[in-house]
Amino acid sequence: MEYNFRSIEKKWQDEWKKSGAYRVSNNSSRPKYYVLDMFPYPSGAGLHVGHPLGYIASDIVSRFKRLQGFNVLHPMGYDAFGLPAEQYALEHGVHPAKGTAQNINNFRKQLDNIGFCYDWEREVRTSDASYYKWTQWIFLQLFHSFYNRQLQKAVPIEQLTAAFEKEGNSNHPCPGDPKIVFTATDWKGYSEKEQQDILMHYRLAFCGYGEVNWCEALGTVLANDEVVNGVSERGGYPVVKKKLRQWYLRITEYADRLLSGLKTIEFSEAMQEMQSNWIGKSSGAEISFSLDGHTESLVVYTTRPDTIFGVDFMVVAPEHEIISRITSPEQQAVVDNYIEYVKSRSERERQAEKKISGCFTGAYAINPFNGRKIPVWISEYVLAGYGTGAIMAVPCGDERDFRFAQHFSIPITNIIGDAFDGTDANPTKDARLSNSDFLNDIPMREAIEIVIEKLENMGMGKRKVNYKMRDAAFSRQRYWGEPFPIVWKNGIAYPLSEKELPLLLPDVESYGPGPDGEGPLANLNDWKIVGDGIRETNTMPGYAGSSWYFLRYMDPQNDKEFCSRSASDYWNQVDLYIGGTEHAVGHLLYSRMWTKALYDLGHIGFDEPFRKLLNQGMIQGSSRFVYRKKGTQQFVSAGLAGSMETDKLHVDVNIVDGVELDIEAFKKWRNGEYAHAEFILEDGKYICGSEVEKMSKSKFNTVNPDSLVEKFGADTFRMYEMFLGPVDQSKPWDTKGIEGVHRFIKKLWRLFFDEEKGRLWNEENPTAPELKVLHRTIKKIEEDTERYSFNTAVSSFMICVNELSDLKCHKRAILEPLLILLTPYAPHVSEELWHALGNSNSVLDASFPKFDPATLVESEKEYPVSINGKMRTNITLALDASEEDVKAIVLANEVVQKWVEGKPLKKFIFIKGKMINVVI
RNA sequence: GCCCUGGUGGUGGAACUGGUAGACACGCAGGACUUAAAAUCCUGUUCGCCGCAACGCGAGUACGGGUUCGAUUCCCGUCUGGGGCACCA
Repeated sequence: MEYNFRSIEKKWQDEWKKSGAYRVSNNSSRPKYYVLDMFPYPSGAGLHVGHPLGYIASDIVSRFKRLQGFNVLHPMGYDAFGLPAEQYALEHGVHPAKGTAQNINNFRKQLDNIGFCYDWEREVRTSDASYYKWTQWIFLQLFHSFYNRQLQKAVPIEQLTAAFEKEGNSNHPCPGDPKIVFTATDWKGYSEKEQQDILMHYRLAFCGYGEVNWCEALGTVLANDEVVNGVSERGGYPVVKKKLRQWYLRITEYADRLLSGLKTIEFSEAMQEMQSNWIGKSSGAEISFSLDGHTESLVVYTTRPDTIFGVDFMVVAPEHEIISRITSPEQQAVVDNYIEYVKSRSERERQAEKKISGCFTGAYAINPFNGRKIPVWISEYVLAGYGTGAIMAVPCGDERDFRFAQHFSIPITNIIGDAFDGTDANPTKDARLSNSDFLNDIPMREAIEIVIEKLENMGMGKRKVNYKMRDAAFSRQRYWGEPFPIVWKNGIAYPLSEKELPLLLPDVESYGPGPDGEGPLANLNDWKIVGDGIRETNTMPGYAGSSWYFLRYMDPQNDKEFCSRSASDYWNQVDLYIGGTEHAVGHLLYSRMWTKALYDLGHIGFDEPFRKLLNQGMIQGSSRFVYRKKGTQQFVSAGLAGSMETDKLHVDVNIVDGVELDIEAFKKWRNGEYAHAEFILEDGKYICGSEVEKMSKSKFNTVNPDSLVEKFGADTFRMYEMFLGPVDQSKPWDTKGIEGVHRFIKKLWRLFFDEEKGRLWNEENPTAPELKVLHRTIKKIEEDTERYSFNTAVSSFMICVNELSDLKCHKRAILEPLLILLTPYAPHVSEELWHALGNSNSVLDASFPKFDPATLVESEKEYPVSINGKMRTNITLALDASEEDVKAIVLANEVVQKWVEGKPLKKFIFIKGKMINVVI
C-alpha cells in the first residue's frame, strides 16, 4: 500500500466534518483551554505561506491539549471592516460587503486545505450587524462611564452627576481639562449643554478635537499609510495637519493598570517592555515660568527639575497655542514661516529628523529662582501631545538640547562641573550640582525632590506623573466601519438606547468623502437627519471590533447579550494567544483596556484578556531577480550582470528552481510579456539574483500554500512550516526543504506498510531499545510542544522514525503511541494509520501517552574530557563513580597524559553526568 | 531619531540552566538497485593544514574587547538584517 495523501486527507476531513469532531461545548466536566489566533483581516491577496505559521502552531497546541484531556476552544473569524475593502470599493464600485465576503470565502477554502481544527460554528465577522450591534453596545457602555480615580475603576456616569450635585467636582478633577473646576451650585446652574460638555470631558468614550492628515485635493483624511513623504500616495497631492472633531477612548485613565497588569500575564519581556515604553510613565514636575511682559505663564513638564539652573532656553511645540500671544512683532514673519513648514511634517519625520530647525519667538521666560531671562524658542522636536507641549532646555544635560544650543549659538550654562566636557551633553543624575544657587554641591538625584518641594511651596509648580501614551483616536471619516449610535442635537451627543441597536450601516451610492472632511455617510441626508437631530457620520476604526472578539467566540449566537456571563465565566481568559509582534502596542493595548472596562462595569469576571501571548515570527520572501540589459530584451545571468548596465527586475519565484530560471516558463509569464526575450547564460543556465524581503504580491515572492498542499499534502505542509525554525523568529521561506519532511512521513508509513507485502505491523513485545526510543520521543515531544519548540519536535519525530527503521521495529506497542504523539502535527496520516491498526474511535480523542522514566535509565556515560577547556577525548565511566575514582581513571588515560606532558595538575573539574576538565 | 528583536556550515536550523558547536533536514558529491527514470537505500560533507589513509593539528558561532577552569550562551563597545512608532490590519 502506498501513502496516498490526497485521498487520505480528503477522507478524514470529510469524516471529521460529518462527525462534528471539532464542535466545542460550553458544558464540560473537563478543564477548559482557550487557544486563539490573532484575528485575520481577509485580504484580497489571499493566504501566502507566512499566514498559516501561527495557525499551525495554535492548531498543534489545541490538538495536544485535547489529547491531554482538556475541553479546547479554538475558534476563527474575520476582522472584516477595514480600509483595503473600502479602497477597492472606491476604485471599482463594488460594495465592500461583497468584496469582503468573497475574500472570506477564498480565505476559508485555503484554511480548510490545511486541516485546522477550528469550530466553525463559532465563526464571527465584525461587519455582520449581529456582531457590530454589540460593538456599538460596548461603545455605549464606555460612553456612559467615567474613570473614578478614587476607586481606580470605571463606573456609570450617573455616579458622577450625583457627586456633582452634592459637591461639584472637587473630588473628581477633570481628566479632559484640569482647568474645569466648579461647585455644586455652579453645576446646578449650568444649562444642559454646559453640563453635557463637562461630562464629555469625563466619559471613557468621548468627543474632542484632534489632528489628522488632511488632503485638500482629495477632500479627505488619509491614513499614515496613504501618506508618503508629505504627499498623498494616490495622486501625490500635498497633505497637511488639520484639526477635526474626533471620538476618543480615554485609555490614559487606564495607563497605570495597563502597566501593572503586565505583571499578571505571560507576555515576553520584549512585549512588556514595548508596552511599558508606549505607556511611558514618568514622574517629574510641572513648572510655571512667568513670561517677561505677559500676564500668562509658560508651563513646562520636566523629569529633571534638579537642572533648573541649567535652563538656557525654552522650547514650545509649533502647535502650542501660546505662540500666537507671545510672539514679538519682529519675529512674527519668521514664526509664521516656521509653523507653515512644520504643518507639512509628519510626527515621525519630526522625531527622526537629524537636521536641527527652530525659531525664536522673541519672548522671554523668567527663572522662578534667580529671575534670569530665558529665550523662548519653537522647534519641531517638541511634540504638542506630550506633557504640556513645552520643555525647559538644559543643554549641558540633554543631547538634543545641546545640539539645538550649538546650532543656534545659545550660550550653555554648566551646572555639573567636570561631568560636562563642553563637547557632549551628559544626562547623569549622579553629579553634584554647581552654578545652582541653593542646590550647589547637592547630588542631582537628591535635588529633584528639593526643587519640587520648593516649587510647590512657592506655588510655581507641582509634582506630576506623566504618560507618553495619548487617548486613542476612535473615529474615522470612512464608510466601511461601525456607525456610532449617536445623534447630535444642538451640539449635544445623545446616545441611542440599547433597544435601537444595531444602528445599521446604510448603503451609499459613492464611497467618496462627504463635505468638510466628513466621511461618506455625511452624503446621506435621509439617513443622517433624524427629527431635529443629526446622526454622527464618523465610523469606528478597525480596532473596535477586534478589541473584544475573543469574548464573542465564547457565545457567538447570543442575541440577548454580547456574551453570557456563564460562558465568559467558563472560558475565562484566553490561555494562549498567538500572533505577530506588529500588534504589540495597538490591538494588544486596546483589547486589554476594553477588557478592564467591561470588568469594571461587571460584565465579565477577569480584567486581562490574554493569559499568555506567543509571538510568531514573520516569514519573509526570498525574492528572485533577472537582469535586463538597458534598453534591450536581453536578459543576463546574475554572474555576468555586474559587468554591464542592467535593470534589476523581480521575477516570480514560482518559475525559478533554486536560483535557476525556468526560461520556458519565463517566456509565458505575464501573458507572454517576455516571449521574445533573449538570454545570455552561464554554463548553459540562467542564474537569478536573490534577496530576502517582505513577502508580498508586488515582489512576486509569495508562495501559495494551496499548491504545496496539492503537491505534498497538508500533513507535510504543516510539519514543514514548523520544521523551518523557531516559531517566534523571522525567517525566509524556501520551498526546497519540504521534501525532507515528506520523506519522513513516507518513511513512517513504511513502518506500517510495505508496497508489495502490505501490512507490516505485529503484536510482538517491544525490546528495551525500542521502548527507549519511544519513551525518549514521548518525553521530547511533550516537553517541546509544551514550550512551543515545534521545530525540534519535528526533528525528534524524524530521529524516532529513523531509529525505529534501523531497529526494523514494526510493533504495535511502539507504533500506536507514536501515532498519538504525531496527531497534533500530522492529524490526517495519524488518523489513517490509527484506523489501519484496527481502532474504531478517532485518534483525536486518544490519550496522550505517559512517559516512563524507567525505560531511559543508564548506568554509564561517555564523558567528554577537556584539557584546559579544549575537548580532547571521551572516556566512558559509570554514572555512580566517585570523583576520586574518576580522577584516577582520567589522569591515567593515555590521551590525557599525552596532553598533560607531566605538568602539575592545577585543578580537576568534574561535573557529574556532564563533563570533565583537567586544568594544568 | 526612538523602542523591540535577530546575526552559528553552501542553506533552514540544533545545542533548553555557562559544560562534546553544527543534531535534524535541504543542497551537493560518490555509490547501490533499475534497460532507463522515479522512488528507495548506503557513504561523505564547517574551514584550513599534513597525509595514501586511519588519524593528527590549527582556526571557528557578525566584528573588537572582557569575566570564567570552560562562553554560541554572561558583560562592554562596534557593524548589520527585521518589526513597530499612535488612521494598514
